[in-house]
Amino acid sequence: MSVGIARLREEPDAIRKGAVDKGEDPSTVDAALAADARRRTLQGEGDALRAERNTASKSIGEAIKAGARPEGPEVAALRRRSTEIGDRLAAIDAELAEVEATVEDLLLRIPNPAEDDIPVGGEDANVTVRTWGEQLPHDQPLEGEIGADAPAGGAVWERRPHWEVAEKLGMIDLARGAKIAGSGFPVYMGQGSALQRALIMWFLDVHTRENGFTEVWPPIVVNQASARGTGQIPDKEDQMYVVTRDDLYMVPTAEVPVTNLHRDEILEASELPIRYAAYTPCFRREAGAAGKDTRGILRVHQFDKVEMVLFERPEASSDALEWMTGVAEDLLKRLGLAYRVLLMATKEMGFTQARKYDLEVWAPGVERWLEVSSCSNFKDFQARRMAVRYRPEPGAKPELVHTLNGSGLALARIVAAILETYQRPDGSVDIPPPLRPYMGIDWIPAPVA
RNA sequence: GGAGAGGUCGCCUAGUGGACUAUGGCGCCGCACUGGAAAUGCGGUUCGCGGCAACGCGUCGGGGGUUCGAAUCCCCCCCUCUCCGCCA
Repeated sequence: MSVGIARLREEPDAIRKGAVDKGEDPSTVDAALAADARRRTLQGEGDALRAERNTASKSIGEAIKAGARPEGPEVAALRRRSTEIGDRLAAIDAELAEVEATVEDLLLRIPNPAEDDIPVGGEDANVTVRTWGEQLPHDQPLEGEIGADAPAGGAVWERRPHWEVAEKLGMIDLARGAKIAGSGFPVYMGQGSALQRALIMWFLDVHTRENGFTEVWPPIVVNQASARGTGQIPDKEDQMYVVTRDDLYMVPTAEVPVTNLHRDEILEASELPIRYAAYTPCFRREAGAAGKDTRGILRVHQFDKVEMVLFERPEASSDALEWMTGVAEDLLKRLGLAYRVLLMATKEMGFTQARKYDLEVWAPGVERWLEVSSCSNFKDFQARRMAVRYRPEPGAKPELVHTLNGSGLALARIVAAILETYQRPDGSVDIPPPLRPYMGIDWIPAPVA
């Protein structure tokens, strides 16, 4: 269902290695193969019995039509034969259903193997592909600092973390967010809210006007089939908020509803590539991360994100990933935020991806790199789960498409990076140039008090 | 939430228990005709699973059931449309 039983049969070693490299249990591969072999045997037996029963049933119809009495002994004998086949069939079908469920369940738990050139290992194995921009220092002398009103005289200016900047300017209220929803649900107010809105609009405008994306405004809850399609179930089920009463899941990213747009569809080659850009709030329980990044808005349960989703022909997906990563990088350049691009190692890249780049911006206030985008190629992995196919040529057999997605970009951490990068010694904050038309102001003045 | 009408292989459509491959049309693919095209004619055209193959099996919104046999009869669910109620 995910890796594909055909590939599993052809190259079990590669799939096993892929699982090991990602830190998953490779024994599912052998279990799946064994169950699949049993499945095929049972299907063969079942099909043969069904074929027998079909001919038997037909002969009943023909006998009656030829003049035999429907209640006569001749027809009764034929009926007994057919019933007997049906009984045997029921036993086989019962086992078959069980085995099929086993195969499907096992296949859903086999991860997508990383591409061959992906470094094997954990965080230490990630490769920094490139960096851009000046990595601002946390402390710097006030001389030569931006702003004519900067006080002179050897003093050192210390960049403040974003939560301090935002709180002083009335942009973010974490305490009240905790009161009305819980910890990790920030409230954006005043220019904080306006900044969110400006970022969302600018991102979407760049994608639709410059990069050929179609804008999508999807539901922010999805059903089980959709959550399974993109691989959130069963792999990341405990990270999602669930609306149990209606059996719905709050989306952890727009990837889920948008990629599922074409679930169970056969696309024409002429429609590809399909490029969608969608803004949604994103909901994540962050189970297992309690106590991590508790200050500020670096790790929250609800944040906002514009997501890019691509449907590509298989031969085009590798180039498309590089292109899409470039689109996200361009946004960071125009925002004037220093960043680096990481090629993620096998254990860092998650269950469904074949290749993943993370974009991290430098936040001089907290002196950390913050992940603001993740651009991935899933190849045919999600497409198989969702049955998204295309016809390479008119009239040709359908083949699986390749799907990709990337953040463009995730807001909460971008806001943090902007506040820490663009703050000035007097407590005011400059607005990055691309956002000024959307905000209607060039900078946010320091608080009067 | 209540009442009713529907859901057939890309689109439209026939089909109320057994007929060979589930009709027919449009579209699409191939061939013929043509200098090339249009028009026309002939053939093909759901999707999936198993099989080296011949071929077999499944698939009529989804899931159960009745029957020797279900697109067709029964039950549950989903979706669409109409009306009523409620409502941003």
